[in-house]
Amino acid sequence: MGRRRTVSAGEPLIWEDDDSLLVANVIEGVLKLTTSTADGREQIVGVAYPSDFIGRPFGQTSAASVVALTDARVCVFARNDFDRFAREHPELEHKLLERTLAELDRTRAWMMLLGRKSAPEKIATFLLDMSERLADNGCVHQPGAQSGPARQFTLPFSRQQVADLLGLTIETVSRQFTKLKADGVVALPGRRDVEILNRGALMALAG
Amino acid sequence: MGRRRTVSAGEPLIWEDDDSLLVANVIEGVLKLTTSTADGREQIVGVAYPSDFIGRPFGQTSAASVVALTDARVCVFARNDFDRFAREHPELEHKLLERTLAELDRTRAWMMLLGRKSAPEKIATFLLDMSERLADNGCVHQPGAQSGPARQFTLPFSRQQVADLLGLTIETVSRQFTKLKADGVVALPGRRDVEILNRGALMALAG
DNA sequence: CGAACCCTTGAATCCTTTCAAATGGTGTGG
DNA sequence: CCACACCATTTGAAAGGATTCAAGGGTTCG
Repeated sequence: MGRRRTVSAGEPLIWEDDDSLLVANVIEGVLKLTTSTADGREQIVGVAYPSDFIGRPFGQTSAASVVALTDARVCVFARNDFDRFAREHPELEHKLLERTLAELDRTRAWMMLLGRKSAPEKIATFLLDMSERLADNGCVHQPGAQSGPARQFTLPFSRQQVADLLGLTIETVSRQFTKLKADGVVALPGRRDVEILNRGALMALAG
Repeated sequence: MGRRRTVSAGEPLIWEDDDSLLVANVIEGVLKLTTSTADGREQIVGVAYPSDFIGRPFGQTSAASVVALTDARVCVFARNDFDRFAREHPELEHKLLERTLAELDRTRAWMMLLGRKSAPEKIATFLLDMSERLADNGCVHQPGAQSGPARQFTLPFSRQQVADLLGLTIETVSRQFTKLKADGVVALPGRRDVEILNRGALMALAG
């Protein structure tokens, strides 16, 4: 019933305010969910990792655009078909409900960050969050036994995308990264590579 | 199975990070969902109106506190009982799923506001949002036939709560209200009363 | 090798916050 | 019924943090 599809980095899968025609499961890769204002400001409102569900079932339009951050593979379904199928399979709806509730919790925690945290706090919170999210998905560069938070990882985001996630400008993000490096809290081996040198300091900064 | 309960204005119903012991339906009144930082900053992450569902089913802890903004009546259920009951009634789970998806959409739209909008834009967006939300709930002071957005209404929030909703300080909120009044966009008959004089201007300001 | 792009850095500006004080409305008690 | 105290809100001035505008590296890819 579902159709496999690849989406290359930067390519859109769903457009904001479009008719909600399809839903999908992420098999591999990372995608961003965004909303935009008329004048082009963008806010990333969610990030989808492997096994995450994307799209808007039971609704006419989707409230966010979905764009691949990395090359990705997804399993897409026509929304109509999915809706019908879901209503006939309570187990599936229950799974979806649990996921949606968890996503809502995450989203609300992010609202705290957007509304009340300073730039340094946002960056620190972001790095700790990535360190945990990426550890669960084999995106980590450090093949370790247990899957605690990753000490070293590669961000699936450009600086601009980090800014769009945190509600900052690219310049502020860059400056905060530079400061954390200068203070010896993190190392930045590559543009998108992060190594946490002092997790305690980062947690203290996260507010 | 559910027990009716009244919650007076300012009284908490659920504590952040507490074990999720109960869920509830709002019968009457308005409640806020909040998260806080260790140092006391607060962010309102949701507002529950009559017929809204609150609490965290299928989870061990609730991510937000719930506090009544006005005197309220709710119908509470033990989470355990509710979880069991829901799993046996797919129709209920479906309803809950639809509501949760809608709430997630609203929450994501609010992230745009928190992350990317200026203070004037936040206030304008807020007033338009209230004008629509309150119209649906008989909270309106203007007994009209059709239920379009309300022209006049009473906020269920203090200035500080508006600030906590928009990610601003109370002083900034006050100044923006004053400016809107001075510009003739709104009238402020009472502390919590708003009358929209120029909806078009408000929409232009909302960004 | 050059061009394009992304990221970093610098300086000035602006918006929001912070700190402080005044105002106004409310409720109480004399 | 009026005086007073209390609390929310408003207003002012100063400070600060993030943005804006501008320029300068550094990578990557044709």
